[in-house]
Amino acid sequence: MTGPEIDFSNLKLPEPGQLEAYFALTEAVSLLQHHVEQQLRAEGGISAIQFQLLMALNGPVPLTMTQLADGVVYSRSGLTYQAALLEKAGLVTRGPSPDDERATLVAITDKGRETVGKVLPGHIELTRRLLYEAVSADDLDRLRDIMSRVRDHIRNEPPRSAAPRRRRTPPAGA
Amino acid sequence: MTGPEIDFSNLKLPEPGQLEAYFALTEAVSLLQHHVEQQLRAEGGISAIQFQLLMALNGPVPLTMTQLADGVVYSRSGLTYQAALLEKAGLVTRGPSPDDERATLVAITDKGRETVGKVLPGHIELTRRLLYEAVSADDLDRLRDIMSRVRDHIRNEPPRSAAPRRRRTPPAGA
DNA sequence: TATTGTTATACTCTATAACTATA
DNA sequence: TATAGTTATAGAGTATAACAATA
Repeated sequence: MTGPEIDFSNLKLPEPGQLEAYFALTEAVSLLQHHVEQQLRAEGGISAIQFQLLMALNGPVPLTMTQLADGVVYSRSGLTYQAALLEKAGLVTRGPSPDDERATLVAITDKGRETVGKVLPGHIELTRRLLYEAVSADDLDRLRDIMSRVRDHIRNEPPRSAAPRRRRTPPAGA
Repeated sequence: MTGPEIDFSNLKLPEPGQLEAYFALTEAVSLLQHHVEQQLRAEGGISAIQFQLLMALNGPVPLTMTQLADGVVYSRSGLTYQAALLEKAGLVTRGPSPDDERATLVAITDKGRETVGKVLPGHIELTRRLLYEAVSADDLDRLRDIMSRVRDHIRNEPPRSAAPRRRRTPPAGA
């Protein structure tokens, strides 16, 4: 579907199969996320990101904001925003850390665990129906290997210019 | 990392490998999309969605709004919003269709094609660096097959209750 | 009556920069 | 000086419902 009007002769184009893989990948995940959003919103009144945060907090120990941000693509202010929402909803509490006076400790509440418990079965059911059902066990193994490698590869990618910072801070310059 | 506090004994949990596949998949794509957003914004001043729309319009024939919406997860008002932005930026034009007086024909402009031409090489380079570089040709074939199947599977999923509508209309009922 | 598309409106999310406070 | 986190603010995106016009 690329128009004939542009000259790409200098560009080493990817194989059609490569492009297809890329498009299928992004569209499938986009569709999946869309369904997941709706399920979480309908059954627990939370967004996918809030669900991720609650899952991260669902262990026995509270986390600092920085620990919580790990693996989440946000700006720090974005995390503060979400944490404030979760706190207002009574799903987490925030308090000072005894170890480091700068840090904020975020802890999940009983109501937060309740919400996770309320939402998780449907979430698992949904992913089973949308994802697992469509692929064989063998494919799923392969998919896990491939995408884990891609994930790690991208994580190690330097931010285009400067030295890689500790976490995922906004790239600023672009 | 699941807390011991919740009783999931009634829930048939997915294998750990399945969960890993799901998490790796969503996180890798999320990281990929984040990089893509920045590249498109930096080099062409457009969002990923606007890029998708321009690519869809990059062929020889204009498309109606409905045709353009195909494969895009939006509400119709969301597409109207994006089309208005693209028009204001001079990248597309909108006009009435001679065939169907209700329809709006959207056509890409020279400036729009220019923008695609300006942005596409970097886009391809980026996906090569982030995605193709991390996987073998064989893996990429497999990935394409798997994700195409998943995409089609999800597309055919009925919206949870009512009969499947023509396109992706907001689910209303939840 | 169904379909195409727009508008109005409200809400959610994200990002930037400036700021406070502690290490 | 660097790190942890918040706040203010502005902008982008999304969804809903009501609407007008054509099929």
